[in-house]
Amino acid sequence: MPTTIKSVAAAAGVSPATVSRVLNGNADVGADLRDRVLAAVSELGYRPNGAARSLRTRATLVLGIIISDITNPFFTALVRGMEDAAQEAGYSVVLANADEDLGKESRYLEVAAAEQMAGVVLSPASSTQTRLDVLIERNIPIVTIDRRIRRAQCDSVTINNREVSRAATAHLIEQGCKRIAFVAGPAVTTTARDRLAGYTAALKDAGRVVDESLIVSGDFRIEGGYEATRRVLDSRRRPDGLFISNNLMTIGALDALAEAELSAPEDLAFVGFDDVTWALGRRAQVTAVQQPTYDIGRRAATLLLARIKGDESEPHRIVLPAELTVRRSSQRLG
Amino acid sequence: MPTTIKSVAAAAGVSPATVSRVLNGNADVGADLRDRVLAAVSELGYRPNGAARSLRTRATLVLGIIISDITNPFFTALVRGMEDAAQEAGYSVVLANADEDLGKESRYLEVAAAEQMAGVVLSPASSTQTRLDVLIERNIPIVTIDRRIRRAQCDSVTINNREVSRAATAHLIEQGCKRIAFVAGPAVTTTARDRLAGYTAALKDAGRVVDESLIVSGDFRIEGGYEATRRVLDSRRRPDGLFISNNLMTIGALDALAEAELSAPEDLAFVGFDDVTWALGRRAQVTAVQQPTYDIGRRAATLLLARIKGDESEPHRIVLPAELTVRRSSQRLG
DNA sequence: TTGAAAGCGCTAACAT
DNA sequence: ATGTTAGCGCTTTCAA
Repeated sequence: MPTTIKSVAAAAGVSPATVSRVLNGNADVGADLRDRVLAAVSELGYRPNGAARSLRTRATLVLGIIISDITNPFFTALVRGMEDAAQEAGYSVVLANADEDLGKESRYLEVAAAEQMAGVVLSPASSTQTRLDVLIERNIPIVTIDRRIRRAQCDSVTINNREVSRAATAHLIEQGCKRIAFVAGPAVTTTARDRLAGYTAALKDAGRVVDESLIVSGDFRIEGGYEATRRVLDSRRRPDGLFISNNLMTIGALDALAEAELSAPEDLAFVGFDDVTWALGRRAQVTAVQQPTYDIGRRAATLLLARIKGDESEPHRIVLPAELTVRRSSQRLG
Repeated sequence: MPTTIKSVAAAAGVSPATVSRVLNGNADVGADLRDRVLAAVSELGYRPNGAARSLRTRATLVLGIIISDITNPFFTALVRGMEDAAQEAGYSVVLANADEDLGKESRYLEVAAAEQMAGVVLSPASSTQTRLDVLIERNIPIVTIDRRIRRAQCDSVTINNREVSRAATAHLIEQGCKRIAFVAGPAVTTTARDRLAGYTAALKDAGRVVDESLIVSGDFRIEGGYEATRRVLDSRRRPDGLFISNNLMTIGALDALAEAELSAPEDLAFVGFDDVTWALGRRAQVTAVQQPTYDIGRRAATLLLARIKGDESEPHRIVLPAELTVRRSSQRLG
């Protein structure tokens, strides 16, 4: 039988209300009473019952983050940023893994609602089918990260996907590549579509025609990157440039390259996405788009906390800059 | 204003108790009433208030898992196993990242207590200092994974660390290695100590003396593995065998090897820990200890669910078998 | 400044 | 089989 606010009150010789006031600091309490309460609290090891509190206040001090792939370090790094901001504000963060599965995703959205989380950060599995309504009808604020929801009235933190992909592709063009292949992600995500749009934009900028046979689709996972790259390498006319549109697929692509006994930049110029040093170590000199991962999480948490505090302004769509870091794998000139 | 059980009851023309009974299936309800209730539930989009329910029942349908490093795919794979078992039993899983930090860890243990989670799976940051009491005093069952707590009365799921490390070291001895270096983990974890014990046991089995200068300590992270390996490679007499005791450090070690322009097995025989294909792809022919990661998570969840159901038997200490998978990196003979 | 009392939404004991 | 009622532990009016 855990200690309750009543037992603390009894021990301190005050009313439960006073204990509550001391603990939450909402109202002034005389110094002597406060000390007695605090003493009783630590004496008894009292810890407030979260359920009772949130039943009363209709909110917890917990933020949720629902990510689409827990095995992807991009998302886990993001969690770090979110946690740091949350903790500074007295909130805890719990995570759930939707696994790119709409069913799991809505189950966790319902958990967030049932647990009355204060707010939720989400990388939606789909830009159209994600069931935000579950949270919206309960007034639980949402921030989407990495991806956006179409026509949704909610904050988002993304990167300049289109521009940076365009820059990456332009870089390959500058390196003299004539046939640049693109490994795309699942078209249900805005991220995948924006990156593809950047790729085609760069080609058009350079007056090229888009060769559909050079665009292959992956699933944002290692295996998908491997398969897609194999497919494009096997094609009749092999590309001389390769741009992979996410981090896990970058790993898979390098794998396919090695298997085909091709190396970058000698056999083709290679540009990946995201930091892959967690996987390959620093020796892999891979040109890649660098995302401000930690900051994405931090900004998302900041937005969320503002909404929790009652910010009712128009949805913010934060777009953080990602940049191309040129390393050896793409340099065919000079 | 979300719908409550009362409004559903009113809409269906029954009492709140009946709605509760239908939803929880604890008692028999006439078919006609049940249908009316179910209709009202879906009509109104009713979703029970978790706080109210857990205030009443003193338990949620949420399991927590507190892991020591969210960026380590070993732990995230484990979460998958846990989730699958939990969902089958109608539970959800939320995750928290303690980051090998005792402070964060106890904060999350307190969150688990305050949120009245039904049970918690934990990879403890320390075998002696972890504050399990917070949960124990609230009768929240705990299962530790990957690591154990000394003298703790709780279930654990680990692998046969000592035996498998001994086998891995014996394998290196069989390959003709005379000077086998060992990159150890933080000694606060039972895992690190057990693996080290296996290494020294194998040397003693072979009648060798343990050369302390061949044992270097890492932190179970990539960078630590890199540093430790560099240190051991820089030593006066370079080892001809290398055994790395966790997955992230294995990545770092391979990095250090490549930087020193050494390759396995030509320059030394190499054995790592865990699956690293997520990082290096399948082309890296790395001999390594394979852990049944998914099963660890699954078994942990199963144990936890049994305790939640009231199992009061003696603590179970499940030890799952890990095995050495021999690949190219360690084969110096034949 | 402090206490008394009501009530958040739900479930379980009791009554019918 | 179904309804009535009490109460989980907390916060927050309202009164003093």
